Amino acid sequence: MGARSMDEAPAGWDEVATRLRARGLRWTAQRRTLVGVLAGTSGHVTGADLVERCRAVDPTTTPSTVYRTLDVLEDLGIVRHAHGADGREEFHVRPAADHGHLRCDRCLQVWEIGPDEARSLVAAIEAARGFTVDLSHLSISGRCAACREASPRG
Amino acid sequence: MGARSMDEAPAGWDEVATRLRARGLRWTAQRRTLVGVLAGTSGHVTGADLVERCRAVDPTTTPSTVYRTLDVLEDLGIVRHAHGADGREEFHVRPAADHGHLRCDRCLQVWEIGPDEARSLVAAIEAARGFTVDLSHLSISGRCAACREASPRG
DNA sequence: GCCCGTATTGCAACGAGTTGCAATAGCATC
DNA sequence: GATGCTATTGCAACTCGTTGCAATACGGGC
Repeated sequence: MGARSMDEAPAGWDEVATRLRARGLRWTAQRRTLVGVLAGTSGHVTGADLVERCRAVDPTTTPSTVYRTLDVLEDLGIVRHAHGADGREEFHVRPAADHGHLRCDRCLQVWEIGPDEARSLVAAIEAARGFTVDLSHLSISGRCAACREASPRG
Repeated sequence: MGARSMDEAPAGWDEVATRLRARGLRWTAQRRTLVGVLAGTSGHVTGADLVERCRAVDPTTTPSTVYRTLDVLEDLGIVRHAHGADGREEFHVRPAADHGHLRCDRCLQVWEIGPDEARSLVAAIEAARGFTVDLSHLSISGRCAACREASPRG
């Protein structure tokens, strides 16, 4: 792994323990493992992925514990999750800004959609329905430019 | 149930058999059951829902067969599926027009988003990235107006 | 009306994720 | 440092959905 380059942990993974305790929650070995894994993760991961990575650190890791802890961390705003095109859970770690995802059905590549890009949609729906869009849970499927050209109707 | 009011079966469920055979596919008892169930269904259903309804008609129904048949029917454009907020599969039958869904995290109600409402988003993404959005697979989460008022930050 | 290629089925095992419950272990307090 | 409340864990069983494989049966051709 080499020296971790301290890619500006968004708000300090060390605070997590404190924030948990402040809520009357507990800082356990299992949570330490998961938070450690998350701190070394960037971008998007599936739940199963995280379970596996935790197992690499601590082979006794149990799925239910990981998923339950992820719930707690989501409450704290430390991770967010959405569902991929296949419905599988997909977590992203401490997004700097809220963002959604754009996924090509064909090449399976994923891009992020920033607030500005989604603004028109968000605004339209807010105006028409008074509905507040949760951008971080938004996942849009379709066909990217490259794949469209490659197979216009495949 | 009363008399079914013939709510204009979108293009004729009777054609399904023909369209399957035209592709070299087969019209089996199991498919007849599922198509029958779909014909009597409107709006959105989960996969598990459909399995259950098929079982009501034919108790020997097997999940794998239902899901595989749904795949085939989706190829034919007869059903579409997206994933709910919990990632569960959600089918909708023969939509008159492509539409996405808007779901409130809190009250779990669902609304449809028509092409016009989504147009601004679709256009923005198409313009910026050349990405074609699959509206029928779009599922947006957030908080509806009523729930926002009821609990501003809950 | 029978034959045969192959699409389809049912089974069984699997993967992702969730949940109820009894046992364990944080951590605040004394 | 010991105590007690209760958050958390691990287990086992469950749900939804998918997949490989051998057996079945659809339906076009004779």
